[in-house]
Amino acid sequence: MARSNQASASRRTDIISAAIEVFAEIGYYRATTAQVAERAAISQPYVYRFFTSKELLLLEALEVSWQRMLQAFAQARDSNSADLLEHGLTQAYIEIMEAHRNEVLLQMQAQTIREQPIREAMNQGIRQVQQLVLDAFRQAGLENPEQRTSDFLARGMLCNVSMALDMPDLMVKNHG
Amino acid sequence: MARSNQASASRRTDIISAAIEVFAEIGYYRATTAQVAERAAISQPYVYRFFTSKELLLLEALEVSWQRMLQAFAQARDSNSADLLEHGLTQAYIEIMEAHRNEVLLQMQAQTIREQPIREAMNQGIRQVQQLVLDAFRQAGLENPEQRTSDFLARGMLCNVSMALDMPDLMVKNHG
DNA sequence: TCAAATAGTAATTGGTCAATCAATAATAAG
DNA sequence: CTTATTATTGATTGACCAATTACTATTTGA
Repeated sequence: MARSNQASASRRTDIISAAIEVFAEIGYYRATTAQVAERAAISQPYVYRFFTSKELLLLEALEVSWQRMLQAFAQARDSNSADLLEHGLTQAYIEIMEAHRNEVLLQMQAQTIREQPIREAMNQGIRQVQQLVLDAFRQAGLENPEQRTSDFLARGMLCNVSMALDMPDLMVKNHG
Repeated sequence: MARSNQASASRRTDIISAAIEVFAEIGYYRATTAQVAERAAISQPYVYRFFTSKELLLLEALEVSWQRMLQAFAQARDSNSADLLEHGLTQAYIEIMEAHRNEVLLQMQAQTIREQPIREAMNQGIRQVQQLVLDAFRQAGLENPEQRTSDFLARGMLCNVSMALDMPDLMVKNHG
């Protein structure tokens, strides 16, 4: 099959999707490229046609997860009135945690990886989310938007832990 | 040196301390028992005289970290009046993050490890902290202690991320 | 129809690691 | 001293892994 484009791009995303699952379930360092390949239904060496190293594969997986989150928050921001904004953003995060749990688990893992490129990717992702939420709160005219942003992020982090450890009791029922 | 006791126990804690550092800095799965041994200034096989597996070593390292945290919170609870309780607990956590950053980083890593024994250790540790804080808030007569406990834990989680990624801006300056 | 290009795999390599075992050093008790 | 006991290490093993190389199959455009 010469003149790929479509097929090749699909393979690429197949591998990234497989990597997100395998890395999240097994742990990045423990997971092998052979396991990623198996999940993507290709051979292990073929992974290296698309990604020059395991770390670069992780970086692209993280990029996918951050883009999805940013896009979800942007949509929640654009489709909610000021008084429903905070609830809309929270709902958007809940939906991501349900539909893309593995991406959240991957981000949690990456939080403790000390390699510079990973840290930079995580830094940028979080900073973009923080900025988007802060801008949204400001434009909605909410009081103390910095504090609200910090609280929103904090609740998100506890939500992550609650999900990862399967401890729903960590989150309080209703939050006004 | 027959009739050890003291020496042997010291070796044991030496290894655990080394493991906390190495696991936190390098990552549990990537870190090798040889690196732990080197940090503890012993040979790699000797680690296995005290811990039958790498996982058991991690479990004991986690136990140390949770006990330290629980003890710090208990002390803050017992040595603060009701109106200073929340501030005292926060201060206790800040001091742990400064003096025992590696233990926090280790706990963060363990949050995403799917192995049953690790999950159980993490579950128990968090639940104990949650219970201690909740009881303290209740006994201090604070309003809505469940909500306050959840908020306290949430702020702690964001604090962890802020530290791990070296992003102090994630935390808001003053929190009343 | 056939050659260039692309898609894909098998086989291999150099290296690493957790765990075991056999041996040696150090020490204490009698 | 010397012998039992404990402390500690050297050497090894079998499995595994990221990455490379060499190879095969398929497609396509002229």
